[in-house]
Amino acid sequence: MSNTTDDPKAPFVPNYLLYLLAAASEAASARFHSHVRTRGLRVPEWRVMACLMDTDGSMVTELARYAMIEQSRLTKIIIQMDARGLVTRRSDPKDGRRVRVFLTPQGRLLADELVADAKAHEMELLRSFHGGDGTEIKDTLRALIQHLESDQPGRIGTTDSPGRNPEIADS
Amino acid sequence: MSNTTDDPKAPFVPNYLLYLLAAASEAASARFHSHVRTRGLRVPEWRVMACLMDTDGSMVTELARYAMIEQSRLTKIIIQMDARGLVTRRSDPKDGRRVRVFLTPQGRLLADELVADAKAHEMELLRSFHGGDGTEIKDTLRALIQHLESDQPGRIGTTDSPGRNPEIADS
DNA sequence: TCAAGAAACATGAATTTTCATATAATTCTT
DNA sequence: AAGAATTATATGAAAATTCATGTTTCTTGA
Repeated sequence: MSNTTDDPKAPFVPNYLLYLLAAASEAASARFHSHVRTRGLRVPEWRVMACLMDTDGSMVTELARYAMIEQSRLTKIIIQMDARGLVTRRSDPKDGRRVRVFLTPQGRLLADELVADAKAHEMELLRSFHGGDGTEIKDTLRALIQHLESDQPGRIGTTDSPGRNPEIADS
Repeated sequence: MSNTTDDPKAPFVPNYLLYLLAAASEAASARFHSHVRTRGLRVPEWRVMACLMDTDGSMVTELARYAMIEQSRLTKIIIQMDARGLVTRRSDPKDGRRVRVFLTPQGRLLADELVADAKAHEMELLRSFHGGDGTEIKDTLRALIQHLESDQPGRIGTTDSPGRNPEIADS
């Protein structure tokens, strides 16, 4: 099952964890993402709106982390969304460097709809897939993310000491 | 845990399955992807090479599916990789429409290295995260992908019948 | 076997994304 | 309090991606 076996016949990609994660994300998202485009948004824009539903008025950098979008890209996306009347930007009175981003009433209307659709889609997905509420897989993914974001050190591909003795990090 | 609860206080994004999948994929891949760039490849190029290690000589369309890259984009990537001497393109003698893509010796050298690195990274990841070989999470992801790719019908956001009785698909 | 249709790639223009860096505002240091 | 360092965002040019469509090569059916 794992790629650790050195069976030279076995294909690599279909059992590679990073592939499985990417493919699962893609496959699970495809349908909803096309729904999002139907409603006139691109996926990153939808992500911004969903994040703002949670943290309206957050600054660009925060939003970038939350929505997993690189900062300068996010700036450009936000400018477009501002022009379309979906969000507003106001510089923070306490710290003039910061730009705080808010949903407009119109933006919130659309976001409300899409979040409802997202929840419905998620429920349908979990029901049709596993019958449960996804607690298990969600817990697993959350744990994986947390473990990875508390970044453990270590280089890759330094073939210097194949059998080296790595320091145990946390966990 | 699930987003099905309508607690208006609870944030949406951090418990949303599609977010968790995307974030897990990102977080798990970040380190290795930056290693890939270190070796002079962009991520899609690495994906192409990894796929070719499994299915050398596959046609563009096959490769596009396997590597999860849209066809016209893949064509352009392959042309660049050809120019760099990483792959070769030969039109299929049996069917002149098809272009078959092969790793060059040089390409294979790099791919061998990176696949080894990928396997090492994967092992390290699974070991440090869960202690096991990832059979469980991999099985889950595979099942999810398979379930999703056997595309079940159904629209999203048609708020016409909130409590409708959906046909049970397979599973 | 010929025309219509389909399949496999390629291409071009518009748009996005990336990367490095500029600009502006705040905080820290001494 | 002045200058240095840091933080937050914006910007511009190069590169990549998307989308629709073009071209070529097969396939099919009358």
